[in-house]
Amino acid sequence: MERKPNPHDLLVALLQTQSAVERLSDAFFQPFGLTSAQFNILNLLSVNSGRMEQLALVDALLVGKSSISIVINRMVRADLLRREAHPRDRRQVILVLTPKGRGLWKKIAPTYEAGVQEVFGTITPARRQPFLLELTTLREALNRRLADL
Amino acid sequence: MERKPNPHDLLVALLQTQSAVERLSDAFFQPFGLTSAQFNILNLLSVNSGRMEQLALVDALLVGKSSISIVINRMVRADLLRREAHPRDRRQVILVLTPKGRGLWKKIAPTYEAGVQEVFGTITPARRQPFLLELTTLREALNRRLADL
DNA sequence: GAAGATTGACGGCTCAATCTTG
DNA sequence: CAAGATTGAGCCGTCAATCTTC
Repeated sequence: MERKPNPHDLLVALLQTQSAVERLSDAFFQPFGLTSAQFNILNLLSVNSGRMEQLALVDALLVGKSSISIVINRMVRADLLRREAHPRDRRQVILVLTPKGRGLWKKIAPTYEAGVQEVFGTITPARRQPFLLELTTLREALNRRLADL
Repeated sequence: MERKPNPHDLLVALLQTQSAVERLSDAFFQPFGLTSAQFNILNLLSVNSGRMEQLALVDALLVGKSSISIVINRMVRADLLRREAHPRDRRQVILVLTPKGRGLWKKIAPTYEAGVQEVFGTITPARRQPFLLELTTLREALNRRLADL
């Protein structure tokens, strides 16, 4: 006998799923000395030919300017990234992948992609579009509510 | 012309939705001087007649023992909770809601529930069961993968 | 003044180490 | 030795304040 799920059940399930994503990500990247935040930056830079404005990163990652700064400090210290001056606007910063950073990404990326396929491939192709739609619907409702708060 | 969503798209959508949940939660609780972690504890205690073993909280919140300790320190300092000795096992701690904690919960809970209904009510009743199922499927795949890592 | 970046303060999470109790 | 709780260190996120540059 299953109870009909109410809105609150959806919230709990969403939180628990996200918690599992974080746990797995952290455990996966840890042997490489990376965190998921750091890998996301490595990943974005790699698909952009290893060169990006820091501002573009902030937009893509939906994260505050402050967070990026500190994470990048650590990645620079680990010789994965390099900061360069912007040619036209001296306020901005260009981020450049170092050889070590690119090498690390090349080593991780295939396994990472395989893992994403394996886990999120459990949603059958027919259900992906509706599932995506529901997540988008929720996100819009959340942002709407956030706006008039 | 819409591209068929691949597994990676689902991951991105899930992360963005969770990010929106956190943003809204933080903004909602902030005027009450609470964080969402603190409200979740307040909430669990309230539905358990204001009295719980700390161990039960750790299990329910899927969080490490360390995290709870510090959050509870702050809530005790804010006079929302009280630590009591366990009658049978002196290693354990019992958490008890103070009058101030119960009062705060009574003030917040109705608005909170209304917000959850409004946001997660955007998923139509017919879609809730499948949506929940997909989240559960993902969570199991994530935990399976985490286990053999 | 506004925009981009950085730093500091604070909350929350993890893990490892420690302490007390069973 | 194992279990429950706590603390400390490290990472990430927020916001507010500051600095440089537009």
